[in-house]
Amino acid sequence: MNISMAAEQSGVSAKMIRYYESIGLIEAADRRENGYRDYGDTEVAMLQFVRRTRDMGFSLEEVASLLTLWRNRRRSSREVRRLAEKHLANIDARIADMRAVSRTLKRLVHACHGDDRPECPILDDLAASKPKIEVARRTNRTKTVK
Amino acid sequence: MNISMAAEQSGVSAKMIRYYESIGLIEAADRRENGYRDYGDTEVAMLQFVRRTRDMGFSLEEVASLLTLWRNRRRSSREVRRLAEKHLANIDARIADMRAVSRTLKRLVHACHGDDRPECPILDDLAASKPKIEVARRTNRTKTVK
DNA sequence: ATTGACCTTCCCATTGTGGGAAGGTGCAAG
DNA sequence: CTTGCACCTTCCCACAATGGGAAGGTCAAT
Repeated sequence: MNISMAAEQSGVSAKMIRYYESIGLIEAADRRENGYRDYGDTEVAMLQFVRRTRDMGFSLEEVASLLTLWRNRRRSSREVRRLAEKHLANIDARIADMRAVSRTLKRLVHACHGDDRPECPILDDLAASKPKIEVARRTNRTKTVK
Repeated sequence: MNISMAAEQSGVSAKMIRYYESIGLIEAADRRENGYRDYGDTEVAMLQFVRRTRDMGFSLEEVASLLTLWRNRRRSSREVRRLAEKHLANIDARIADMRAVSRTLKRLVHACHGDDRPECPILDDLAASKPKIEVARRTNRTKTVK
């Protein structure tokens, strides 16, 4: 089947299929006489695997690892789980961060009149100079705080 | 003060300060005789505003709008709140998506032995070959995160 | 004068995706 | 056969936001 068909069936755009091929994430598709890429059910299944893995938020690099493991009959599930756990920890950390932001924003939105007046706790808070710690400037020599 | 000092005090890297200037997010800094950018407390305060707004996850475009509103004494808080609400809705939606992914991953990680054996529900789920006519899989995954 | 820490501009890379141009192919209708 | 349209191909550009680093100027202390 043609690439647009494979795209439709896998949920991966034709553009992305070509891109995945170009970066070596997936193997180069067979070509027909006319140079068109040709896909079969196996390839579509692989593309679906990629799409689902991407949907879970794995990076393309992680997708590559998972693809390799998927294809390897003698893999150890340990490695797969390790990858998934790492990603999970990452996601949970990001969720925590975003929830903190969400709480703050909710509070601010609540506190803001939202009318014609200019007073706005949201802007006040964003401007809020943090705890004024007097910065000791002994020299103009700046250590790059890394 | 020099750019690296302004960077240190605002929490925005020198690189980013120059970039923000180049895209017109902030006004071009005054220059000294030698061509060095020169910053005062006002500029640092503005940079801090930008950083905090970025920390809340607003895009640079949104930061630009908020900066304009911040500077405008005759703004209406309505517009600020509208922006914040829109961003908040966005964040909450993304949190919901990520929580769904998190739940799925937790379940899969749990179900996976994580030992030397190759059997792995994680990969099975990612592969989730379209309903094989015979075997009815009761895995009902939630999707999906885009 | 040398040294080292600054500063400047400019270009490149990242991640993952889409847009679009320029040109080849395949198939149906006129 | 020709026209037209829907495909396909490759190649380059753009995005958001940030960092890396080169090449070269400047300043201050030795």
